[in-house]
Amino acid sequence: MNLIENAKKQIDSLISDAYNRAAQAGELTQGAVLTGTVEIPRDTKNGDYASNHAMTGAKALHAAPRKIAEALTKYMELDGSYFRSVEIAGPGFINFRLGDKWYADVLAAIEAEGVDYGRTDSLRGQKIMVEFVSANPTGPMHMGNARGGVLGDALAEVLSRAGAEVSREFYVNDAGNQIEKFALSIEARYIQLIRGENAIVFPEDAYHGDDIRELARLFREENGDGWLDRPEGERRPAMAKFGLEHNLPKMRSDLERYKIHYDRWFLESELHAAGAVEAAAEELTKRGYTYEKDGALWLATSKIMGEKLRAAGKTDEDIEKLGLKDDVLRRANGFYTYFAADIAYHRNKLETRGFDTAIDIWGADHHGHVARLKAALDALGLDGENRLDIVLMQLVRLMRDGEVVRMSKRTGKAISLSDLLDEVPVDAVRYFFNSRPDSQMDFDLGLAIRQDSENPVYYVQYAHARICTLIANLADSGLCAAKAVGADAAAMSGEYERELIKQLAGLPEEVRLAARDYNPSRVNAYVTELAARFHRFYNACRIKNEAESCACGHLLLCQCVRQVIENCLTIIGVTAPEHM
RNA sequence: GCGCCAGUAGCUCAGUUGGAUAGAGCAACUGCCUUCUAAGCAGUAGGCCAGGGGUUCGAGUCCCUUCUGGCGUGCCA
Repeated sequence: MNLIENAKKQIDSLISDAYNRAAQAGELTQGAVLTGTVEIPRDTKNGDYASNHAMTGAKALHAAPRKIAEALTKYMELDGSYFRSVEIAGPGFINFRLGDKWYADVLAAIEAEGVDYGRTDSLRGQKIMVEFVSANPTGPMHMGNARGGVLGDALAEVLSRAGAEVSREFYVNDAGNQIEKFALSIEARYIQLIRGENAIVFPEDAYHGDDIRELARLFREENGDGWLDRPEGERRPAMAKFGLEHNLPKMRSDLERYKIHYDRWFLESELHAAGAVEAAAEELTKRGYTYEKDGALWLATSKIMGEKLRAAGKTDEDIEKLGLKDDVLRRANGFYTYFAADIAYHRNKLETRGFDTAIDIWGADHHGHVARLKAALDALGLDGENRLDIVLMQLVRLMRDGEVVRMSKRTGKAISLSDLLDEVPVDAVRYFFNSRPDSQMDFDLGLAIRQDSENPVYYVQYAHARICTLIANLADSGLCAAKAVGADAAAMSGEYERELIKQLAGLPEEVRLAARDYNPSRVNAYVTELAARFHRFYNACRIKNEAESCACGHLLLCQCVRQVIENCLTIIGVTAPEHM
């Protein structure tokens, strides 16, 4: 149950009822439609909820905001509502104060819903796929993948708790150019292993990482030197296959360690094998969006995007300035591009498998492809504009001793996901990477590895562990929440208690907004604030020394806080420890 | 050149999609454990929200513009 939403809706109807009565009495112009928003003021001095209806309605009613507010409050009937008082403030805000019933209802809802508290149905009926990480299987995953993993996983969780049917997917690029390069790299290292470093020149554009040397070593260990004499056409596919068979399970286990589980690992090669890439290109051709030039098959991206922009009111001159370019779907050598495969893949998501929405988490360096992929899907009649959502993730800029560390598979110098997890606890990493919406982050290695008691994750976990101990201690004294009569009004009327309960009431709303904005970091901010309010309450209030009825009421409150912290940490994928 | 993203405290960043006196963490300083976990709490200090114009009851938030930074603009992925 979303008590914040309920309270806001109630204010809407309190105001509209009051308006009708005031208009009837001739104190306000009749027949106007009062619109406005209800918000929670930053400062509780301005009430628990504030409405700006009197200000936004000033024009329609031809009256001063404060006059409107006076008429509305005069005719407002609070009996039976969640509110105990209403007042006018500032330029015409109408401020409401919550009564006891609302606070009691919040705790009752948490008790009743337990681990499900926080779920809403704002996305009910939506079938959504979140595709994330999808790192190239040609090398170890890096810090960017670490962030994308948390972002995608937490986003999927939040969407699911907002009522959507969610599927998590990893797209494996096990075909195409980079696999050729992968094979070439292993092959070169293999030859060097047997014939010496100087036997061949290692190709400049191949993968230089040590992991490639290791794969070559393993290949030789298992298969001997015999492949040296086999033709390239046999040798390279064998190298690629071998490399993938080593890398993919490693990626899977790294991600498992990171507590990320996929519903499906989708292989790009399957698309090619099934002819889906070719079919997508043919469909685009059939629809008149392709042409051949220089032996290659091109998608008329500029034409598709130009039409869209023109429909959106842009002038030909504006469009000209954009310098739109077309894209190659099938190269002159007959191979399909990554772009073509990506179109086929997203067609598979939206058409074949019927997802309402496909969400991709991409590194911001790929942003140039967003409009093109959407345009291609539009051309296929799949409404890519609205059904494909690309969440661009700013790359993590890795620093070491104040110096920028370039993350690149080619140089092999970057810290990998498994290195990171070896040094920093999973809880800390997951919390850290979900702590900001999407900003360019500087991530200092020294700081990261030092993630100890200064990390905010421990602040939240500590609150949880504190409550667990508290409940156990009080149980020894014969106190338990079950003895609380509803929520004892006296126990809940203090400033600390009310601030705490108001925060507790916010989880369903946070989940809804996190899902709406694709911003799961809201949950971090929310739970950190909840922990802060709990610590404050804990410091101010010694439950052990209180009268039994009050102590039991407070205990009930603590149990609710514990439950909500647990629910939040579950969303983020962090453990909720009972002891620290 | 064009496009996308950003510029808020010494540092890393929030800012509820236009609301009341701009916040948090870190770093600095001052207090609080004979009583349920001090991995905590209370307090002090720190700001021309990059600059300029506009929109309105009201702008960190929306529009225009200038400056600065990151990224992109491949028959790579």
